[in-house]
Amino acid sequence: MASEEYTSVWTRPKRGRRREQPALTQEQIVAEAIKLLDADGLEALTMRKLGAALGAVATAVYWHVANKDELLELVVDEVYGEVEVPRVADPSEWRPAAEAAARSVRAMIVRHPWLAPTLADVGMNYLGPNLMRISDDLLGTYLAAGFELIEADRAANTVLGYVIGVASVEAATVSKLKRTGKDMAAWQAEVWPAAVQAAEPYPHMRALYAANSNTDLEAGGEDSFSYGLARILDGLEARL
Amino acid sequence: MASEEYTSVWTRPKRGRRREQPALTQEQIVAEAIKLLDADGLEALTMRKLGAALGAVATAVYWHVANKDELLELVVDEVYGEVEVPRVADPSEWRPAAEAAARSVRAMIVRHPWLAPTLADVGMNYLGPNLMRISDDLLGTYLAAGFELIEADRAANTVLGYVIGVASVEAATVSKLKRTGKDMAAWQAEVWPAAVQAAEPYPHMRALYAANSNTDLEAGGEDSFSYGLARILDGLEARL
DNA sequence: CAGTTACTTGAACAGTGTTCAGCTTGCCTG
DNA sequence: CAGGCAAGCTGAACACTGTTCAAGTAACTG
Repeated sequence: MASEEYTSVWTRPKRGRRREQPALTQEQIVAEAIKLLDADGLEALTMRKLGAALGAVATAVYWHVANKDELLELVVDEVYGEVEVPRVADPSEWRPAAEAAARSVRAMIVRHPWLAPTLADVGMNYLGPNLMRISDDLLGTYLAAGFELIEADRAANTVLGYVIGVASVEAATVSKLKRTGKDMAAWQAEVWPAAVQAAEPYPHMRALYAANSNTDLEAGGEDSFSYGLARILDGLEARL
Repeated sequence: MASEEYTSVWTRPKRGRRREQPALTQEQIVAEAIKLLDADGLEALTMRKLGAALGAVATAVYWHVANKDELLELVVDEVYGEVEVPRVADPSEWRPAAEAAARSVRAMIVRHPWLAPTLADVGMNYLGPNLMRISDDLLGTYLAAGFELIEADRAANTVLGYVIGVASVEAATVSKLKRTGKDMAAWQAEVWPAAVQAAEPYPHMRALYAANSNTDLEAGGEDSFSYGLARILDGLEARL
């Protein structure tokens, strides 16, 4: 049939407010959803729990939000809002700015580890205002560095891709720890024997595990992230 | 209480086979699950549907697999098996080998777009044999390039992180297309107006969209991936 | 032949997202 | 000021989910 008009949360006109202060607002719902997600993870976000946390009933939420998917759209864009991309005044500052932006994205994902699977579900298809702003600022960073438009976009996406990939893997571990209530060291101690055993048939992995046997996974992750980010920025810088 | 023994699918001893050919086997279940996932996506994989597809009943699956999470562990490692990492005979060959491996991972993720959210859920915590083999081979590639152990690991993770990040975002789009049944061009045409409108307040994004208005998103993704991969390998190569 | 045990089934349970008819309650119009 | 309308909320209901468990079936072992 005739294809329906494409309309998303972002393009849809706001609901007219009749009451002075409706018991529930979309912002309030989004905020509470994030609180629940941060506290107990993705599968703990239930329409009923969300309603209850708001002092209402599950179905009340449906007045302000079409469905759970749309709620997640709003939630995702909301946490994008936490990302800070420094303005670059002088072209020479582009690299620290790019690095700071990358770290900001990584920190945001690790802070909200439920974001990783959601993001992978949804990609960059949301067009929310905060995502747009970040994209614009990032693009601006690489433009300021001296890349022309198309290449600046690719450069930005290279770094962003890296950050999302690495942070997603980290976030998965963070989620698991939160679920089980253990800290990194305890979990590492617990899994280590199984890991060593699994690595046994593979010489390089065996060597790696042997070398890493008493290092702190958390610090290692930090160093590893920094290393990769530095190499990527090296590779980009060489093009200037 | 005393912490339970850590045991995963991989370390658990295999079930002894009594019957000659039990109606269901774990391999069969995993294979069918992948078929369902590829056909209809992550949320279409239901224990009941899976059972039915195997000519049995949902609960029969539970004899061969502890629960759905464990099934997903097996499924994930199974598709890891599709990744090919070329052996590098001569150190000079490391770069094409690394590139081919990266492309193989990307292709695998795009082929199984449901993997992206699952992976983000689960990170690298699975220790399945295929993941181990890939990790070992990748590590071998960078060792052959001349990196020493720790740096080789970081180099491998840098590239892998990038590939996972970029491919996850791509996979999200692929999933969406599969769900809606449209092809890339149709969807692009449909969303374009909304995208342009969303970009309106952001000068760089506006420029980018204007420049990209009649390019093929699919080819663009390919080029963008190649660009980023090349830059990352540049950055790594400079360290040798 | 009997008994054990690998496997399969069906019923049941608690919980999920979502729909919908109906109830309040405040605002706007006449 | 009265009446109506619609924004906003509720409760019941539906179809579906993952998972448990007692009960069954059938093959191998002694």
